[in-house]
Amino acid sequence: MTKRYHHGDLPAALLQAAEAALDEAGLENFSLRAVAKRAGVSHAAPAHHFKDTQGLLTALAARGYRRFVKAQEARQSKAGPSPIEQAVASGLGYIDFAEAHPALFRLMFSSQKPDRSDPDFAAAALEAYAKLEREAAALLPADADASDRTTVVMASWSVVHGLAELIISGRAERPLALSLQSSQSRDAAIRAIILKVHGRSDP
Amino acid sequence: MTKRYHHGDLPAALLQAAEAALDEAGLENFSLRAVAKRAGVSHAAPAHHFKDTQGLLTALAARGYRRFVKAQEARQSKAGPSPIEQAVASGLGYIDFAEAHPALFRLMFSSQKPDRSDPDFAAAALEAYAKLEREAAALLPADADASDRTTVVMASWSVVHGLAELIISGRAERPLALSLQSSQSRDAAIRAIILKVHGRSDP
DNA sequence: CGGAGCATCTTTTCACTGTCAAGACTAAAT
DNA sequence: ATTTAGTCTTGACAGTGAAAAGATGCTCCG
Repeated sequence: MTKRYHHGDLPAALLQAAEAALDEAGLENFSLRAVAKRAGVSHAAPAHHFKDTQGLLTALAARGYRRFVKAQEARQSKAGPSPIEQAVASGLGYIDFAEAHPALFRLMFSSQKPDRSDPDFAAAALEAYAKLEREAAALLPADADASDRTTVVMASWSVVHGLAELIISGRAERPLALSLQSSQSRDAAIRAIILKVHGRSDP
Repeated sequence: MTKRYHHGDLPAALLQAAEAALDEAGLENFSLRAVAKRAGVSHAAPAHHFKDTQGLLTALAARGYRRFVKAQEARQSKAGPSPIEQAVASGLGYIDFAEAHPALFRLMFSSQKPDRSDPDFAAAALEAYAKLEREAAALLPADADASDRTTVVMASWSVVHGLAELIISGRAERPLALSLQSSQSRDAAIRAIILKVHGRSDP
């Protein structure tokens, strides 16, 4: 990979650099110029591939949603086939992703920076939501009415999302002390919290 | 209120201006210079009262936590005395606050900007958490073991917090359409979601 | 084979940001 | 009344994102 004037695949390199910068510096210290420098390119180069900072972050978030879904699927493939086990596994994957990439997670869910009307972003986000909705619906009888369905969807989503936010902001550390636990007891603690919302106890 | 060299109570004016700026521009577009201008003061004036931007935002967040608790109490005073009714009312107040001041809410919970080791901030945040913990504990028999207690605390907190985040980021709009509902049916929808986590159905 | 055209990248510039240092002003204390 | 301390302003600096204009090299058409 010699150093030529034309980079070769700058968009990909920028996305990679941006994600690394996000991981290291956090969303609130994100700098387009730092990303360009990291990719070994001038500070105005990104504009030709992603119109502006928002464009780059939007692309990054869309990419994030796809990996986010994969993190959930990774957990689900190791879990039992029942709807409740699948829902718990999905939640664990949700939280795995948030912990592994907190800044990216915040970019995807808590930030105003990405352009949500971007087709790629919207499609990726919608797919993640549709998956969640399917899994929640599977917990109910097929003839459940729409309002019950909505309640279950939002309750499932809210616990998992809220727990993810509380964990990555460090607020769950005092009560749960997740960082001190083995991954098994960590999973068990999260599992118990998720199960609460489905009116079930432990196993 | 004549225009003199010494402002009189600049710290208070800055906090007020900062909150207004936060409401209008959002956390991600927050500018210290804009706040100074809004307060009718030079751009370096804030530094004498709040060391830097972080200092101002930390003070603002601490103040936010106190108003946050009041928003919860306002709901609770109108609710029945049972632990479950109090918990639901507390959650409704939590979400009221988030909807009324989304940027401040994000500053308090999802931002790295405030200095959490600041005594004032830490005290205000801890008080809000202690309140939540008390309310969750009241839902359990007095002899419940510690791990059950933790699970209930985190489950209650997570649903409410997650729902608040999803609402202010606009993600709950498609499923819930809160903005189209009357405040009564809105409250009922939120109530149903919160009750889910306590294994209870409607009233 | 050789330009012409074009996408890619760089350089320069601008307005804006937060922070720091130095100075101007005022109030309170001696 | 004069010092002293606190409050605010001014001016400077390095950093930011964006826009415009220039340099470079790839590609394709003759």
